[in-house]
Amino acid sequence: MGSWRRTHTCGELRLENVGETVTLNGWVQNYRDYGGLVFIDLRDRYGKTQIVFDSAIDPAMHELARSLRSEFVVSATGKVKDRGEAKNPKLATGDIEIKATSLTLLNKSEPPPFEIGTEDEPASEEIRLRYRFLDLRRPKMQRIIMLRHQIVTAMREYLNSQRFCEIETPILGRSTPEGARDFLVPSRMHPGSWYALPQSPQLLKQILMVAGYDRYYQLARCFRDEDLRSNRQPEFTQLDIEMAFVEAEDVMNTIEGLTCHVVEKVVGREVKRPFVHIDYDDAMEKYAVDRPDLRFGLEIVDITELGHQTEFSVFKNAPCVRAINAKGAAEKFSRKNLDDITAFVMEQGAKGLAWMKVEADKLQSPISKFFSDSQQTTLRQKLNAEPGDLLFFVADKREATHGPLNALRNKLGKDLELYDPNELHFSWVVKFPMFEWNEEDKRYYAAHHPFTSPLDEDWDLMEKTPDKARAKAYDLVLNGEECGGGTIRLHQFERQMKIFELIGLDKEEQEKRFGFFLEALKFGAPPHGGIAFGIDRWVMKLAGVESIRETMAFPKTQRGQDLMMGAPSEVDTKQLRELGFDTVPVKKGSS
RNA sequence: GGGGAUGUAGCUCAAUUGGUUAGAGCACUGGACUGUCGAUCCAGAGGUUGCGGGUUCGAGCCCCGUCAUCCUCGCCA
Repeated sequence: MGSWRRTHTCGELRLENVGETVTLNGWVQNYRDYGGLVFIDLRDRYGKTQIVFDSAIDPAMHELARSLRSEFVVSATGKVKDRGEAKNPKLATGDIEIKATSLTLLNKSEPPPFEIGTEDEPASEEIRLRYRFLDLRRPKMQRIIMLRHQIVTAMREYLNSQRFCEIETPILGRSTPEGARDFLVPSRMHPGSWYALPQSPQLLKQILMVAGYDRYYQLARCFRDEDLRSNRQPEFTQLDIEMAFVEAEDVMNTIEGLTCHVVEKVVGREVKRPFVHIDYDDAMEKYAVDRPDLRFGLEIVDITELGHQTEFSVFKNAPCVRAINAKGAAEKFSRKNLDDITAFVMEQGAKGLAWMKVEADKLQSPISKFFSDSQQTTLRQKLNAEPGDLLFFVADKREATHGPLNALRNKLGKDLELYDPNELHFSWVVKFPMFEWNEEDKRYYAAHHPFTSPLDEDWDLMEKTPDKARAKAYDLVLNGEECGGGTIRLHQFERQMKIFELIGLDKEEQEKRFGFFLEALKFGAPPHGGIAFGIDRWVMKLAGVESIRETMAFPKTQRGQDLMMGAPSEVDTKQLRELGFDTVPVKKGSS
């Protein structure tokens, strides 16, 4: 007795507890001072409970209660009471209240810069990030952070049940250029040498396969020193998975099982299996993107040939003309809407946007006069156009049409409400190209990474037309966003060397960068492959938030700063000297 | 590196074509009140309009620069 320590949380007391003497701890969410009577809403992670302080019971306690303010930390003891007529249906604990007999002030609080209890965003993101300890105290943020916890818990549950084992790999590793920019850490003991933070544990997990840990996973922190976006942070978390003695379908099956388990466990919804498979080439052709949102149709149709026959010089001269038929949308777009959407598509890099409203007897458009009657008929057939439809056209080099068309298609899908925003549509995009030609460097680059195996039947293409070769690669796509990607790896030394050659990595470079890895391949590397998921993006989707920063406890701003702790920061000269630095890099603009 | 949006009280926002003493809600301080639950009522305090420069009789508003936050292109094998 006399302890301030809680007997219950602020979310659990119900009518059946009436009569019990309990102690609650928590933060003061709100106070209503009635003079002789004070009401407090006490909040913790689990909920809110109303506590009443009556001057008739203990004047000293009541006086103390009157001094409580937002976010004071208190312990209150009293009897659970039925609220009778005064129930609050908005509160899970609203049928009861605590009639306090004692109150302990555990800590005071300065008035918070924003309200903790509201569901709406209470302040600008800048203020929220600076006072992240308060922001994270908000029920809304606590729900997301807990959801994240449940997601990783469910992932571990499933993988553990499938004989996977969790193995940690180092944060301090070595730089292997190519790919994203590395974060570097200077070595004190080896002045002039640097560790690199991992962009992913790729090579180490492959080495774990060589070592015989045939089913590995890790919630791996990854680092990439590139510019930030609403879905990109310089450090993020991947669920990293690798399996030995498998082909692509084994990995995909496992991941489908994992995905279903997580979604069912966390949001209580069933996901249809098997997931749709779509070839990379088809995805690019029909949706102009390698991660199409398949919740809706709006397939893209290539009308280059027809375009060349018309008198419309833009179409006539463009290497590629592609169209989208927005079914039944003609009436929904005014001239002003069409101007807006044109501007939108041009922001995405299009040179322009042509449109036609389909009517029974004609195609209403500034450009239909350039189409002969028979061309118009062909166009209607190709696009399956019916009266009331709205056709959009983008003309450019084929690669240049992808971005604008994808953006247009996604915008139309959203604006025309062609899908249920709550649907979770998972699909696999497979058969990615092995290589991409880089015109600047006059060489091929690995499209995924250089440890990827080509399709068995495509080895023959490797010498003459490597750009036609396809990879044993698979991306997991959820509602138009890539949420995981993986490949079957090259496990034979000779074949790995072959691929390195093709991307122009000479023996010396191979040895220098990947010597340790090539060495491992010589000692009985089993066939293996794996996948990695962006955990943060999963949380975004399952929590329904638009920013990756909402899914992390302590995210960085777009300029890579932590506004709470003030990172990055300058350091003592002494620290720098120990690391072998004589001078400090000069701040931009201060020379 | 490029393009765009925003920056006014602790917080969220307002302030006519450039015009006199920059307002409101919430929060805060003091007071009243024994059944509220976004309590209510009375009174009060609170501002380097991000920062620096310029134009002007006069700048929160116009111009130049700069900083910060966000969105986006490049970038992210």
